[in-house]
Amino acid sequence: MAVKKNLTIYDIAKEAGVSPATVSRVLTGNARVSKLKKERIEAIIKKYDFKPNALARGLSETKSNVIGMIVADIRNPFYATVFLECEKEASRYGYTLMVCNTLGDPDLENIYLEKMYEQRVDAIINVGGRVDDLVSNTDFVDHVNRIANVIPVIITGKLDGSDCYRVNIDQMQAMEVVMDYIISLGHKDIALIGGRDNVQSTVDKRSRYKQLLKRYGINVRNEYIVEGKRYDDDSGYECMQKLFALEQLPTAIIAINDFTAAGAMRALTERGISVPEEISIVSFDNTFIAEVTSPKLTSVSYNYEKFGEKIVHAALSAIRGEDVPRIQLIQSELVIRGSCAKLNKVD
Amino acid sequence: MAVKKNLTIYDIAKEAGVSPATVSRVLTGNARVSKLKKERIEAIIKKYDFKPNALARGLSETKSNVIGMIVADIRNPFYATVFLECEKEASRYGYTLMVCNTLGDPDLENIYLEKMYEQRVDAIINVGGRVDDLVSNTDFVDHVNRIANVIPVIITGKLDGSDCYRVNIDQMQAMEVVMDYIISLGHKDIALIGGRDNVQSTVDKRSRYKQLLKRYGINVRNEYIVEGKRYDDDSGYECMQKLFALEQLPTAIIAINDFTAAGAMRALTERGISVPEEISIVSFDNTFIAEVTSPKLTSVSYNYEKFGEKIVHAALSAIRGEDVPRIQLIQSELVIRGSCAKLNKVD
DNA sequence: AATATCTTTGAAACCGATTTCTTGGGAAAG
DNA sequence: CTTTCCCAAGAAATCGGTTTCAAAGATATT
Repeated sequence: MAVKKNLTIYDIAKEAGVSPATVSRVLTGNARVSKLKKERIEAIIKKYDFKPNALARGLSETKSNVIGMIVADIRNPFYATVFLECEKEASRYGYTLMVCNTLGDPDLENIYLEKMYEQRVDAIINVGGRVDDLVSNTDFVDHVNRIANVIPVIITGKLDGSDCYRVNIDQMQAMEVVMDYIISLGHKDIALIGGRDNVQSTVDKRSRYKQLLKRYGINVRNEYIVEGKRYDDDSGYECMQKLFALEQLPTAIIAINDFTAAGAMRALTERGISVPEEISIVSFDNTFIAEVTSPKLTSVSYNYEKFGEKIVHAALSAIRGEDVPRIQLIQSELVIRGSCAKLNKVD
Repeated sequence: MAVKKNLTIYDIAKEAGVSPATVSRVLTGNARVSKLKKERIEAIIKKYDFKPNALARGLSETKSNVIGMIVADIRNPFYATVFLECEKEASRYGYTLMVCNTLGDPDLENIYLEKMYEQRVDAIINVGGRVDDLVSNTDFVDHVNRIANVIPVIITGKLDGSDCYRVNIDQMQAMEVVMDYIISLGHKDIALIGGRDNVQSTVDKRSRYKQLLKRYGINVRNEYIVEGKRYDDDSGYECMQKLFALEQLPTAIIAINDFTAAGAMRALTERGISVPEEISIVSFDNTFIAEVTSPKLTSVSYNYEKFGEKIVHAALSAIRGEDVPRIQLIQSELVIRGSCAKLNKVD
């Protein structure tokens, strides 16, 4: 009835009058056991609510059924959503997730990598952090590779020279979705705010932004590309101050993520500029922040479900030793809410 | 130099010309080893970047150095913050966290509880979910107790009749902080929106709200207490519609959490009612949602750092078999931002 | 120099599962 | 009725650590 302390297959075996090996066979289903004994053993397992010790099993099978996940900051809804989707998928295959937050500390990233290895996780998923950095740190790459050599490592960034599997958001396509939409609304004066120069995803977005403007025959104005210090709302607010200092305000703003957009909206509200009537805003990530602003934000969704699926499937296939594509891309789509409007001014 | 596959203490021992026992002694530091051998062994460990197999160690020590955490939804910034603070504290003591999301599914809660036990985590932290429910489900309590009997379980809710350790937010005090503030600004017509009837924390807040109104000699108006279906922004929006239907709008609104407040603000913005000039809003949780609205939200902060500390310390003490208080309370303080103003209307 | 005490270290048991190897019994084949 | 084959199930090895126990060596005591 009650879980007793330290019940083992030996106890079960004794009570069933069989050997521990037979109990193990019932547990794993890896070998045939006579119906009679099988039922007797199962009844006893149920009676005591016996659960085999995963440590012992892991030691014996040299496999823990745990996947490690290293994220920059789980409070960031982007990471939280990716994590959740990974968990959903992983649990379908009997895996549990172990999580560590690096909080942007490169040393912690190394330490947690070691820790995951020590825990003998079956795979490591690394989302955000240094794997996103453009400046490829050779030491870090070496360190990751030493581990990727033993345990499959899946990253969502780039990390040149690493032996990791990559599942990446197709930033080019994501930006295209945004630009097509905003331009279809008649906008030509479009700013791109937020993001740092040394982050791969930001650099990709910027380059596609310029490329698409050209394709549409619109002049690229460098003062409309505003760098942000971080990826939070205050950075968005600061970016807007820079735009306010210009002679001509853009009619549409693309924010690097929802946080940045929210900060931008706050700056606009303070100035009495209304969204979307006077200025339109789109952003990336489609986190719940996009639901929480007034008006709600139109934002690019990365299809998190598929993102999580691909990440976990890459991990599982790699664990099984199957061939896994080194790079996979995720396509995005726009979720239209209330922050964009048709341009009706005529200049 | 490189992590080699499946290096064990036996390999280290062989290369150092000692027995595995001696290597183990160096690793654990639990026994004296001569300086000469110690240094030789340490050099070899470093050379190969050897990390002992945590599964084997765990099996041997019957202790995994892993703490399991069950939350309702890690995307909710409240849970994410609690988790992060727990992780910070736990990692100081060499513990790693394993996380599962129940997404409000009671069956999953049971399954994950079992899974954690199977993984032989050293303690389980359960935040949100059924441990917060007022309707005490005897089956669930039994199930939790069966596990709490073997592994310490720490919950942030109530769960009558359970053998768990409780670390709770002092909802009474939290509400008092809010009410004192809002009343000091001159408000008398104060609504309390959001939250469900069967959630402990909500019920506590409501009862304190009424109590405090009486203490200040203000009439309790039942139409100012609006229940929300969920704890999200849309619920906040719906609550506001109910208030709009009343003859007299309140001058201040207390929202059950930041999400609800954000939804309420959206409803107000749509109606052209300005915050805080025409109506003030306060809320609970002080998540980053409070930073992301325009204006930023004044919100009650639960001192998450201390919250995480107390939870983890309770877990660690219980693991060590020390005496742990069955209930501990967390005190809150108000973080004042821009969503409240003095009442200057005279009726 | 002989005895007592303290350190250091290895051998072996143990943690709790899985799995290989082996054997005994029953069914099928000759 | 014997021989062959298959299947169920136990004994024992294994996974990789920690720890107890005992022995050997070094140091201190008389």
